[in-house]
Amino acid sequence: MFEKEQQQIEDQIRKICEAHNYPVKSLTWSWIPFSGNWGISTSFFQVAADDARSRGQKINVGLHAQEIAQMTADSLELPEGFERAEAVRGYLNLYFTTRIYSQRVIDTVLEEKDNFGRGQRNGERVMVEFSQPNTHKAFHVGHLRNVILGNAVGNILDFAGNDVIRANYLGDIGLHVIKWLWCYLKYHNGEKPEGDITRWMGDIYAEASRRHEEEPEAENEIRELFARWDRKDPEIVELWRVTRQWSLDGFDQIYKTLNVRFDKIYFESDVEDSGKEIVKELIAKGIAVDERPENAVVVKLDELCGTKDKYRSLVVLRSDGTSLYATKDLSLAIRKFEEFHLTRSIYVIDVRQTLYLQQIFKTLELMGYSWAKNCYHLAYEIVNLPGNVTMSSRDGTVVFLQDLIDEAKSRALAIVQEKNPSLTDAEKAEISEKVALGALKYSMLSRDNAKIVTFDWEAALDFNGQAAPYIQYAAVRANSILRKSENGLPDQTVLSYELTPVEVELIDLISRVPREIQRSAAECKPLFISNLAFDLAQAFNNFYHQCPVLQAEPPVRDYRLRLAAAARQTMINCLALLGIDSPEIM
RNA sequence: GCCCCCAUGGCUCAAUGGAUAGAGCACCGGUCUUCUAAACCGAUGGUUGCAGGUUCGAGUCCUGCUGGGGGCGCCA
Repeated sequence: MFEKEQQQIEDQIRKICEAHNYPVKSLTWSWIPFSGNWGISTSFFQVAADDARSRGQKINVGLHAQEIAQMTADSLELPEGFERAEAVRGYLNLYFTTRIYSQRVIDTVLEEKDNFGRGQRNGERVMVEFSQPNTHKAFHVGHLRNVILGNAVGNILDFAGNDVIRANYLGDIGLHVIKWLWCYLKYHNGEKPEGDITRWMGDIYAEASRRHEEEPEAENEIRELFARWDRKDPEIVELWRVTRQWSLDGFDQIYKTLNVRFDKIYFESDVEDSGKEIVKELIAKGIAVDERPENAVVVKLDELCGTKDKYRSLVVLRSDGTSLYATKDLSLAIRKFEEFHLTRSIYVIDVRQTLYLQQIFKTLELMGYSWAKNCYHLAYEIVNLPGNVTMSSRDGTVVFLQDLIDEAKSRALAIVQEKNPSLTDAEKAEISEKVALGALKYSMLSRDNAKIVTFDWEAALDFNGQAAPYIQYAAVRANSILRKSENGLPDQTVLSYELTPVEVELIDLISRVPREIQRSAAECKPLFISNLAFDLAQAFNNFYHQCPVLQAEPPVRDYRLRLAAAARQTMINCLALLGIDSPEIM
């Protein structure tokens, strides 16, 4: 929020240093640690070390950096809004005039409201593909991380200034679907799903897997069904169409519950034929080798790239001519760029597919698509069960998403009941839903993408400590103060008292939000936002505890009311980026 | 065999190459007549897996090692 002033000072520092023959390569700005003092900081160690090297002298870099910092502090002309410059152990700390900047921060938040922290449009069009569930299968907790992460990254990229297209890619064909259809026709023909559709679909899939292994005749029957599918037997195609829709309706229920939406839906069945055409092209161009009928159609990437054991080989078509995941993914990638003229294409897919995606991107590059380098695999680690057991719908080692959500809601409801028994049932239901989903989402987003999540009922349902309910509660407390303010929110006020350290810290944190959003977008890490949201809530709780608002003298009261409103807005904005709703009361 | 990821208090995790490595759980002890105690305060707890290296400066970057997980031609 202080970029202009920062740039102005940076220019000055360069001039001052260069006048003394200290070339400045780059300056990095950071926050001053230790709350109570508010401002920005940079250091001169690099400048000092460079200087020593250029003169071939061995000196104490720390001391020299301090000299330069001191010299800079002495000759710097501070712009308005800065109170003092201080050289400390090689650092140059520039302290804000709290009166001016705290007001700027609070006014900006209250003026921009939901848009506080939003970046300038940068003209980049980014597709984020996420979720990618298979139809005719269950949706379990292992799938949750992908949806929550993809959704948050989509929100954050959009807010940071990109034009975001949220895409979903549904696995609506393949052996798993045929197996499902087989089981349905044989044991459930005519039945229709009720209630939790996805659960119902998943149960039949699990049953199909079990029967496939138990029943000797299953293999042949399934193969026969696959053949009917391949020759587009109208009865089978129709059944596929109808049952697929059930899955889609079920997914819609889930996405609605999670409050996730998509701009574009792709189906595997849509890119199968075009994928086969691309394989022909690959063969014609000499990129893929057709080894049929003995072997498959393969892109020997290491041979083509002159690498060894780096890209390995990518099989793009089965020896019997049927398509593979890769067949379709090549086609899909091209379609995305042609349809939307993307700047970037992000794939939110778990880390186990890293090599595979590198192969896809490399193959596209070999085909001559210059945009291939703008494809990015956003890899995240999977969610395991305790004991490092990976969830598998086949083995039945899954925690159903709906079960988790239901359990979370009922626990949240019990707590609302206890804390706030006078609320109406509708209010309690709304609060427990927001709290429960918030907690689940936050637990997925508050750890690094590269870290494995071990699912544990108690941990997933822990509403205490660093968790969404803590942040939601802080926002609710702010709300509560504002609601009780008789004259509503005061207009712009001038600071007429000495801010306490907790107030300064809170304002400081609020001011960091726009920059953290940019950083979070640049690295596709919602974690930065979830950390900051928690820090904000913690700072707000300190403020709440130490600084009376409604009881304070009018000038203090008015200022604090606006600060509380700004803090509330900022926390709500951060949670919204994570896909988490904030209740009004709880 | 080759490649990728992870390793930080008892547990789960943070930490733009930068100032004294921070939280949360758990445990112990305090705070409600005062804007909602889903909160706050205090105490305990660290040679950042090991060994080198780069750097003025390394939890962070590089190399090697150990331990754990994952991936490597017809699954998705």
